[in-house]
Amino acid sequence: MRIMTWNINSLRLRLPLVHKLVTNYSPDILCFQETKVPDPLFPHQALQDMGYPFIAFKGMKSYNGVAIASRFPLQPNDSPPDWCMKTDSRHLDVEILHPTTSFRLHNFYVPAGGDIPDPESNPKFAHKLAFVKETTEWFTQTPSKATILVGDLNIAPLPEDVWSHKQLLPIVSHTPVETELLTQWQKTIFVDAMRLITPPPEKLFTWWSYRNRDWRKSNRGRRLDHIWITPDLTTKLKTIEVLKDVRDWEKTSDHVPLFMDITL
DNA sequence: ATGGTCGCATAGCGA
Repeated sequence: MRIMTWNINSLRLRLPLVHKLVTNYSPDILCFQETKVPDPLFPHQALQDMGYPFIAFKGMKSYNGVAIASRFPLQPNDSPPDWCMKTDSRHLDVEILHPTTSFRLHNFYVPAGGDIPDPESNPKFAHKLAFVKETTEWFTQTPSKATILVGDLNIAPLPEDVWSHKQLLPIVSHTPVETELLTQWQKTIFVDAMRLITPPPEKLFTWWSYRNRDWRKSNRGRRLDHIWITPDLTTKLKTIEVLKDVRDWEKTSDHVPLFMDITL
């Protein structure tokens, strides 16, 4: 079972890149963030034609948006939480119905939080902190077995998850209040699957800003995208790959896709 | 210290 996650920064614009990913890597399940497409305009047929008949999506005009495209049937949570009461298309919660081993899959797009790391003066940062507190509370009350969480969590928790721990400490995505909250969320029922495969001190990035002349040369990356699994799945975890080369594809996202292989 | 680049509601916002 290969599960891929990608902050695609417009699904419709990058459908050709999805096709290339499918051809090259053949994921069983694709999880997208920042689809930026309202539900009536969702490219359902294109994903079906690529071999994904089972699709869950939640979008809005211009911003946010999440989707899951699967080769296996899926069953969405029929009463998903409305995080921060904003109804802003940041989360999908589905059961993947696999012939031998079903599991629960969460796809998250956490608020980026704006530029100023102060909840008093920056409502976007306040929203980000409130969002992560709510998800933490919610996961303390959910079953702790056979669950996978992926997505753009917009926080790089470890010193080795950013190009310069010291320089990014006051930067939104790596401030102590954020990294502490993300750790608390993770500890509810999950372990960090990426760091089981690639432990520190090896650096691991999934995002490089559009604003660098040469992203590879400057390498000012951050690990904003994550794959978490419940402990019962760790023995089934085979590999995780961060598809760094996709950052060089034509008209690509500033995030790269990553996938996990698990034996079910 | 500043500005740098994307995508979508094609203007200014959010990232």
